[in-house]
Amino acid sequence: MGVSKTEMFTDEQNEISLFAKVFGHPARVSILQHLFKINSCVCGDLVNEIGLAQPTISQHLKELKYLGLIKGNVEGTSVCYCINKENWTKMKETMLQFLNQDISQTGNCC
Amino acid sequence: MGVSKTEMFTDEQNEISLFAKVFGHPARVSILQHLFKINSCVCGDLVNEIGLAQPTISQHLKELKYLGLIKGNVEGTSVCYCINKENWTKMKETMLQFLNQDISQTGNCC
DNA sequence: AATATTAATCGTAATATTGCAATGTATTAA
DNA sequence: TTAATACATTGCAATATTACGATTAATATT
Repeated sequence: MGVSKTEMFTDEQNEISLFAKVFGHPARVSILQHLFKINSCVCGDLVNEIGLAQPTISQHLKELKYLGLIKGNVEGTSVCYCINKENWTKMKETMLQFLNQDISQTGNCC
Repeated sequence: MGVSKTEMFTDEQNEISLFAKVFGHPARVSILQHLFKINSCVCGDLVNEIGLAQPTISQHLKELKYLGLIKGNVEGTSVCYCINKENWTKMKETMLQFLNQDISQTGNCC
C-alpha cells in the first residue's frame, strides 16, 4: 500500500528509519555535506552548488528542517541555512547505536 | 518525477543514500536488529517476530541481500539469514564518515 | 508418488517520493 | 511606488515503495 505500518515497530526503530530515510536521497546527503564543508551558514547558493531546480532544493531543505537537522534564518531576501549541531549530535547517537551493534558473535552459519 | 537524478552526485553520495534508504523502513531496521540479537541465523521466524505478511518480509530481505548486508543460506525447506559481517563493516565505515563530519566550526550564525 | 512445509515471485492496489513550471510572498533597491 | 531578488508553496506528472493474496518452486516427509 505504499504506507509503512509504523505501529508495529518500536519508537526507536521508527526513529532510526525516519533519520535514515532523510539520508536516503543523494541531494540531501549533498546538501548536508556542503553545509558541513563551508563551516558556516550557506545563504542561497545551494541551488547553484547542486544541479537541481530551486523548488526541488527548497523541498529537500524543508525535509531536513522538519527533522531538525538544519536551521534556517531569514536574512534580508535570502535565507541562511546551517547544521543544527545539537540535533545532529542526538541523531548521530541514535544511528551509531544501530550501526555499532555487536557483530562479533553474529552469523556463524552462513 | 519520482526518480532520483543520481548522475549529478558523487559515487560516495549515491552510496550513502542507498545504504540509508535501505534503513529507511522500520521493518528492515527490525529485521537487522533481530539478526544481531539472536547471535545466529534465523530461519523463517522473522515473519512471526515482525507482524508483516510473508511476501512482505521476503521482499525486505531481498533488498537487504541485494545491498549485501545479509546472507541467506538454504537449509532444507527453510532459508537461514544472517548479517554479512564484512559488508556490514564496510557500510559502517562509509556511514560513520558521513555522520562524523566535523561539527565544531559549523553553523555559528543561526 | 502424494502431500506438507517454507520461502520466493507475480500481480495489483494504495500511497509516497521526486522534480519542476508556475505562482506567491517577503524584503531590498531604485 | 515599482522593480528586482530570493525563496516558499502549489499543482501536477512520472516513478518508486509498501503490502499482501495468489501462485509457484524447492525440498522434506509420508
